[in-house]
Amino acid sequence: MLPDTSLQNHLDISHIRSSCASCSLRELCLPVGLNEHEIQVLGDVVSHKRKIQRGGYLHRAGAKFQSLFAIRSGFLKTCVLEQDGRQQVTGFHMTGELLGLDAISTDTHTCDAVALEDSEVCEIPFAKLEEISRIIPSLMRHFHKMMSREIVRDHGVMLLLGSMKAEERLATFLLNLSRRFLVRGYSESDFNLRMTREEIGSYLGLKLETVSRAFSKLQDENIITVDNKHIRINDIARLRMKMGNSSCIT
Amino acid sequence: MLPDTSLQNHLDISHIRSSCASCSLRELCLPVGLNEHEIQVLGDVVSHKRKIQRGGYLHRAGAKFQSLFAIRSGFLKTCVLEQDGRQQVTGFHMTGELLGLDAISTDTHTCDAVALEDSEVCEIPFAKLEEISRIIPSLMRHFHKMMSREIVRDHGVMLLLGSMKAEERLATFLLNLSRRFLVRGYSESDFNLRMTREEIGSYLGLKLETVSRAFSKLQDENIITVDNKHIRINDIARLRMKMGNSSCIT
DNA sequence: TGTCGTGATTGATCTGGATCAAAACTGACA
DNA sequence: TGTCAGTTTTGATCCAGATCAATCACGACA
Repeated sequence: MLPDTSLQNHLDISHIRSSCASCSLRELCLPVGLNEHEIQVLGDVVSHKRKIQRGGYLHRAGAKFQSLFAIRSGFLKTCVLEQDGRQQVTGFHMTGELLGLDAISTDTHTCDAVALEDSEVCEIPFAKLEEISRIIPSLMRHFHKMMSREIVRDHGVMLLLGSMKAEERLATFLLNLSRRFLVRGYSESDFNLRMTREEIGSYLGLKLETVSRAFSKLQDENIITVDNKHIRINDIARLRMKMGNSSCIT
Repeated sequence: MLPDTSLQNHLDISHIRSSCASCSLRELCLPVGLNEHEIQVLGDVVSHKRKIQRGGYLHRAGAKFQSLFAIRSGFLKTCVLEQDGRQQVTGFHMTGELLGLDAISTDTHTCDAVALEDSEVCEIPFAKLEEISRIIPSLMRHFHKMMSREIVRDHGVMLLLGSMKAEERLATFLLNLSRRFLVRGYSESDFNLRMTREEIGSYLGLKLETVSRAFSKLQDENIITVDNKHIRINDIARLRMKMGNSSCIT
């Protein structure tokens, strides 16, 4: 199913007046290793904030690409929608991560990006980013590393989808989430999932019932405690064992 | 969404006329849209050629990253190997494609690259590439598009691994190869595979026996003719049907 | 407060692909 | 020319996960 034409409105941010010059740039992924002046330059580029309500679209597949989006807060999924209505989730994304890298290749977004909770993003006009990255080599270098990291991440998911069993996949998924929460200052062992079992299943190449059973199995073994969307990891070491000895999904 | 979507553009460098330093630059993926002088500059960077014998390694996971590699001729696979011996082929690569993008993120190669036939690559020192891409914006732009294309390609593989049945996966794989051969001036319907059934299986998330059976099934239906590694596509339309839902084909 | 719709769990059954096994084929090389 | 190791095909069986189905839990809202 192709997106309708009205979706362009979703990218129209002209009505938004940013109140913050740099959109809390320091919280973003980009300015790593930049000096004050460089952050100032970058801040002039990343001037537009945008809020997306839970369930709202940041962009849809087929939309013209103009900007990358840095997530300031919230939680989003990216997915492709197939003709029969099924969706394949290609990733879950949280604060500090960069969305839209896939769209650079054809100047068209190749997936939908949907907020799984109220979210806020900073818009980064890509042409401007390329422009100033010529002036600030460390920014260019960092941007290249971020694109490369996305490739490495995808290879990890390919390994997971191509060779892991259901329980291994779920363990890997939970540990990945756990680590990302930890890095952001949240508990690594106690968190709420923002996505449904079906979305997890889509991401992991499993049916929702299989995901549910895998949760129950891990709970029966006292490795985790599941209460609907709330997860507590009781024994992270044993959860790592479940994953097998792989370091994939970064 | 299928891997290698806009390869046509990617390789259309017929408009370029240049005698380049040593490496037949016009065969490469990089110089798209550059003028004479720019190609000269790029040629100075891409000066080092390297041959790899069948079975030899271009690089191994863990090796220090210094250069990208543009394939001049031959055929390679990239794969990630886990401690337990679990292996996943992450891609097959042919003339004009760029290897090593995954290594930028950590300055370390994250996968092995192995020649499946005698191959020749041009080494592109990454630091120099970044340097001159500051001077040649169209080169930078093109490089970004290539990285993005790799991400799109990987998402296509994730979709395949996450939601397709064995026969659909093989059909998708054959059609992808077919198109890439066509773009390079070879027959789209008559070609030799360079990889084993096991390697195909690893790439497609299947066991080698399943791959073999899927080949036999397609042959029984007169869609293809299989003679060991030699493949002839007799009915490309029906092969496309086998691929199922076509929303992932561009 | 009750109703409705969505999401989650659990049980029963089915099946596509994995696994195990054997035979045939290929190509490299002595 | 024969040998041998690696590759491919095919058959028989098994099982992890899909599918089908029932029930439960919970939040939104009239």
